[in-house]
Amino acid sequence: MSSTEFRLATWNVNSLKVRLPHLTQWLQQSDIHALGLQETKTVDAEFPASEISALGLVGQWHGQKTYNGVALLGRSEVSAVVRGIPGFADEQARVIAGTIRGVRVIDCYVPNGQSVDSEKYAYKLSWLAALRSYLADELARHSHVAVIGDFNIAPEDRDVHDPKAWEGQVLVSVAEREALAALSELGLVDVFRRFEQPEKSYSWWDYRAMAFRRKAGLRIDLILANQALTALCTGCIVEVEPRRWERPSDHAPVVASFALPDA
DNA sequence: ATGGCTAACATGGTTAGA
Repeated sequence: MSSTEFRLATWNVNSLKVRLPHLTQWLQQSDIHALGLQETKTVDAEFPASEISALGLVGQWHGQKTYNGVALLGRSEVSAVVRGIPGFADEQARVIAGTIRGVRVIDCYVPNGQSVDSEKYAYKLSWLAALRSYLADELARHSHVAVIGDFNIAPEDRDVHDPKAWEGQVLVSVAEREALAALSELGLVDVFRRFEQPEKSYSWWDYRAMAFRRKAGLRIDLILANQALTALCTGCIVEVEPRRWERPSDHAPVVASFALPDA
């Protein structure tokens, strides 16, 4: 049976308006079929729809003023779009799901949590619990599922440049790692770790203190796939290059490739 | 060393990120 390559990406752009040139340049040099964005930071009425269209992408978005905001884009139709987590009242625009080339893609911007003793951390944990039950439903409904985005959780110590310094902090704390493990228990696989990777592979580096140059980062941007889709995965990498450019996002894009059987 | 930098909103300084 013949197959076609499907390259799926996630990128926290930290303001789509500021990062449109970066997205444009990156898409020109990368062969991307579907893309989830986070932190678009724009209301839907001001989403740069014509610019996105000029890049050969269609899709849907779910934004709000100032903060958060997600978009799900593809070279071919994005259908059956759902915004937010159904049944979970959330003023923050953090999730958009849709079907592209037969793959159900759920694009997430998980709350940061600020610090483990804050209300925002409690919100993060309740948000992750709601996401888990949503994903259980989605996994029951769709044969091929990808959950992508900025998870704001570094799964393991090898995903943290200085695990000792970060121990117990938000993004690595036990409770949120358990919440991420609960997604794995649904059968979702962090496909990045299915392949050999360079040492110190991260997807986010602080703007401050030359963190990028010092390779002082975290891997918090993930592509999770269910078993059926994982079986079709042929690779996953962090595309570090855009983090080197002028005025970059603090996150780099992550790309996974899949050999999808032809219809 | 609890800062360092960036973006939105606003137009000086706060909120938020991670």
